[in-house]
Amino acid sequence: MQLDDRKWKIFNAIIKTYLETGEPVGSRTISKYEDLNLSSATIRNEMADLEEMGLIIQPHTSAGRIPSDKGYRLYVDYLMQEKEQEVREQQELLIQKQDKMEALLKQVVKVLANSTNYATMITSPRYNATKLKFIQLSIIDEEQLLAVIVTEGNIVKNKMLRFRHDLDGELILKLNILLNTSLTGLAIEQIDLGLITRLKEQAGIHSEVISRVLDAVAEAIQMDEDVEIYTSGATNIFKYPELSDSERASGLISTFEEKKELATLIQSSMEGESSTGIQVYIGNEAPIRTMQDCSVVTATYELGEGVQGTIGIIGPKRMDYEKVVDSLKSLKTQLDLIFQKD
Amino acid sequence: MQLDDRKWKIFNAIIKTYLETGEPVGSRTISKYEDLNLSSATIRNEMADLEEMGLIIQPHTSAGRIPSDKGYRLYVDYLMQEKEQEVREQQELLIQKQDKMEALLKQVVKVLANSTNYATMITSPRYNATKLKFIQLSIIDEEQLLAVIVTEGNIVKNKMLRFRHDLDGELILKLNILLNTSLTGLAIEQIDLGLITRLKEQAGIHSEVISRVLDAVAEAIQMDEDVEIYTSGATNIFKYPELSDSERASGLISTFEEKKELATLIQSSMEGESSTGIQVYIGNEAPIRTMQDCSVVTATYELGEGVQGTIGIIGPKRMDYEKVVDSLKSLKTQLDLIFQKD
DNA sequence: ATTAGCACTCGACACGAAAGAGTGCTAACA
DNA sequence: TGTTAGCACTCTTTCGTGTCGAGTGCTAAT
Repeated sequence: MQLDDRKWKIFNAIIKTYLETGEPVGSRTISKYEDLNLSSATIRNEMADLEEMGLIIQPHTSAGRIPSDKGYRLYVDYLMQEKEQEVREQQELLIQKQDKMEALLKQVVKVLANSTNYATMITSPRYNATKLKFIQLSIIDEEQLLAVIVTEGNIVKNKMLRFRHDLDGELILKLNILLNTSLTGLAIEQIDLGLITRLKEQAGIHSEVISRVLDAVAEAIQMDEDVEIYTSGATNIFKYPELSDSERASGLISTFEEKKELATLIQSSMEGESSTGIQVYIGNEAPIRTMQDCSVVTATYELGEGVQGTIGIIGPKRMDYEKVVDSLKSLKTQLDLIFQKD
Repeated sequence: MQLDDRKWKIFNAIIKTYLETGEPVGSRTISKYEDLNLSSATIRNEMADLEEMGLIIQPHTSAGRIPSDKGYRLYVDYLMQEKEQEVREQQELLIQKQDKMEALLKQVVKVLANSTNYATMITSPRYNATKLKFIQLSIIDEEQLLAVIVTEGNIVKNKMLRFRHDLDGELILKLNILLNTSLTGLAIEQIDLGLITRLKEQAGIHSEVISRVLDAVAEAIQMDEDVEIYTSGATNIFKYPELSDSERASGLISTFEEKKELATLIQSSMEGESSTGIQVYIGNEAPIRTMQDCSVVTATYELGEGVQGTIGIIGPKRMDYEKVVDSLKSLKTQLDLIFQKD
């Protein structure tokens, strides 16, 4: 069966109405729509067709219809395609530029949660292929050495190293020079065993320090494997009755609190890159069990080279996709901007 | 009226039973207690007395009794006094030592939430009177200078400074020496205007760098004004029916998510220092509106000199105070230990 | 002082009736 | 042939009712 114009209109009306009310919509409600002048009976016939096509569902006999996951999918796909053509004006956002990326991200996610009334999340950028920019070893006291590691995105990591024997200032100075001349500009994959052996040779008896420092470097860069995830507005889910019964809510919120599972979501959102950089998961499309009653919209923002961080909005299936996609889109460009400037 | 021995026993039995079951306890239940051989009728009479004294409450006629806030308070006060005398053996806890304080705190709060089944929070230590231990300026590229600031607790802060003019390696070396010799060991209050002027004089034309660096120092130390608060186990509140209706739960969880309000709690817990370092807020005693149906137990842990951070457990009024106080106590000593060692 | 007993209250629960919303189907209509 | 009116049917929701059980307060007996 084909989706003719009238069916499409009815389908749209159903979705829109349901997005607003959150309750199954019946044939009479739709029949009151102005632009299609049909009786409820006709609508009923059409609805039966739509249900047969799998676009809408009847939660139980003699209830109205609600969109199925497939229905949402159709709607969203259409929406995205429409947006593609439009030029969107920037939505105003109060992101004051801040040195601390952490604070910035926290603020972003909060603003977003506030303005959309959904739960939101954002990840710090991943610096996978990042190169080393600078290393500095400093003696803190007799036994402790501080290694400061700066990567290409001007991200600074510290690592405190403790040694049993006293540290020699001269030596550290030499090591500093050695490390910086040989490592600067290299990505982590480029620091191979050959290079490490060479370094140790040059360091002589103090090769232990070298190996400890290299461990620290590896750790500092890999640390970004488990990306920081910031969330906000988790309690917004209480605003949607279909999610707020205590079992579901508890599961959702703890997913939010744990954050570990969210990482899988981000993973998959980075893999399946779409042209807009925005992706929508409806119900079971998301790889998280607790979210089967939700929809998730994600966007990836970029910093310098390559894919970087992810923003996500989690809400009920009946979320206002149009608004959410808009918000994410404009936020994405803003973030792209901010990070490029830096 | 006085709390004679029998009344006390009955009162205790009521509390204990209620803590377990979470449901109003009736006279018959208590009458089954072994060590006091009384009929339910007698208990009823005593309960009427206890109610008159404001220690217990009847949620509605012909329901059992539950402890009132005042009742909890009495019980807790007694408990604390008892604990005071006891020597507590350490509870085993898997805190592997970690450089990253942040990770440590996150882990602590998680372990605590898991083992107690309540919502938990912990603040990073405040370094109010912390002294400077080490400063390192490094040139990152033509225009950027990295200032690394280490304070007494081996807390490392980074600050990236951007300058318009090119930076001179020799100069930075000199400044490093100058800053370290003159600032090391000083607390923030000791860096007064006189000292700053002297520094600038010695730096000559490059006094701009000095002042920028000092700003960074001030910022790095003051940053701890708005203390980080880590929370965990917020969803544990769903385990207690009396808190888990969606309105209350929503309020509570959002308090947790926001964290701002929690700061007031910490504030007050730091002010009202008790001899054990552990404080209990019952219902309205806590300065947070959303927590009027909860109890909060806080402990402060110390690092070096003076009050430092706060751990808190938030649960229903019928929380297992005994266990909680024990947990907090042993955790507190462990944290004290860890931070002192460092 | 304690207890047994009794009437009373109140919440929890189950059941059924009624209301309301919405459907599917059929027959009539344009 | 597409549309509509009408009707019987289904299912949820809501409300009232009745019953049960837990628990109390009071009184009288021990």
